[in-house]
Formats: sequence, C-alpha cells, structure tokens
Amino acid sequence: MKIATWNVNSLKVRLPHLLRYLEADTAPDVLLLQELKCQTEDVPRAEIEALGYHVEAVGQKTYNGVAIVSKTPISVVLRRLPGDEAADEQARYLEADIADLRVAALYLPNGNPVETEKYPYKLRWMERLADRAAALLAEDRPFLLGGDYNICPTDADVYDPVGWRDDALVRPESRAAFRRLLHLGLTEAFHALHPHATRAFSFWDYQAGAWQRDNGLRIDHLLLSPALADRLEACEIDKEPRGWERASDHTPVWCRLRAA
DNA sequence: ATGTCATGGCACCCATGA
Repeated sequence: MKIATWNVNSLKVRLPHLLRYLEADTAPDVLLLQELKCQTEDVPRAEIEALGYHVEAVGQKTYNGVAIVSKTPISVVLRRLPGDEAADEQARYLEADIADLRVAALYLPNGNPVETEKYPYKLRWMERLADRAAALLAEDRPFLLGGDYNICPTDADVYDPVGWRDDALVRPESRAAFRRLLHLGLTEAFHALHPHATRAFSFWDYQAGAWQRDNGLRIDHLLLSPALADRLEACEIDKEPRGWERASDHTPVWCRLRAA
C-alpha cells in the first residue's frame, strides 16, 4: 500500500497536476492533500472520482484546506483537530478510516513571524496534535499522520541553517514539539529509512530561483504508529512534480507499507 | 532576504499569507 502527502498550493490551479499524478502507474492508494485554498463545496470531486478515487475534504475560502483521496472508501472521523476546535476555524485537519487504517491529513500552521500571535498558535496546535496522537496510541490503532508540518526537524533538512535560524520552521520550540510526537512512539518514515540523507527536500520557495539552486527545505512528513512502522518498506520524495510547469512549491512524499 | 505565486475584494491593483 502506497500513501503520499502533497501540499498542492491551490487545488483549483493544480488540478491538472493532481490528475496527472493520480493517473500515473506509480499513483498512490491514498493521497493526503494540503492548501486546497478553496471551500469544501468547490473541491473538483467529479474529476477525481472519474479516476476511480474517493475524496473527502475540509476547505475554507482563500486559505488552508486539506483532503484525503483514496482508491477505497473513506469514513471521516474528525474534521477539526480536537482541543480549541470551537474557536479554531482554520481547515487544517481531516482524520478518517480507510479500511482498517486510520489516516489524518494535516496542515500545520507556518508560525511566522515568530514575534506575532502566529507562533504561539503554531505551538499550541502542535500540543493539540500530540494530545490527539497520544489518544490514538492509547487506542492501539494503526495510524498515519501525514502532511505539511512546516517544521524542518534538523539542520540537515534546511539548505541554509544559519540563514533560517530564527524562522518558525526551524526554531527550537518548533523542533522540540516535533520531537515530542516522535517520543510518544511515532516514526517519521523518511528519516527512519534515510537517516543520513542530505539535500532531501520537499519544498522549494518560488522566490530567488530556489528550485533551480536546490535551495529547499524538508517540511512534509509521514508519521507512523508503531504497528505501521513495522510494515514500512519504502519512503521517498518524488521531485518530479516540482519540475512541472506552474508547479506547487511542494512535491509529494510517499511511503509503502507491507500488507498487514 | 526575497529574483514568486495565489487569493479575493475591488475595481483592472493591492494587501495578505506563505
């Protein structure tokens, strides 16, 4: 089973890319999408379903928005990350059952600039995510939390660690919150299989020729529960879509799990 | 640190977020 995550930076603009990705013979069984930038009712369901996929989404106007696309039926469990959900109107979390697997598509707050309320919102959101992960672990359920974490776990995940030192994506508090997820018992799939990787990025800014210079960051991650980590057989970053015309600034990250 | 994009309200540019 192949599961991928991809921040498409506008589902409307990137629909041709999404369809091309889903039509390929390397297409994933499950795809987690972020930054739809459209309302739930504007998700192009018919085009996706025409390729034999199911789709569930939680969107909002202009910003955020996440979706789960799957070859087998999707049963939605949560449309918001628990904790503060009454006050948190941002569409950043969607959790669902796909057969006997629980998956969540998440779009973690960017958190910049750090001196604004955006940074504590990010850290608070990460606390809520850790609480949710702990609850799922307590249920002893196989699950995957995938998406745009907006965190570079270590300096190896940043093309210029010194220049990015004060950014919310690399700040020690952000990294500590990410490690807290791992310390609960989750496995970050790419790092587990490629612990010494260098320049393995999943995002390249549109500005300053970042893609052409390979000035990237690794901020898109797949976190696995213990039972799924035991089944992990491959995890790669598919750089090809980042090179397509009018690309998203992110590229897909995927993993393959052995049959249970 | 910025050589870019996408959005929406408003009006055919500009602010905002990333």
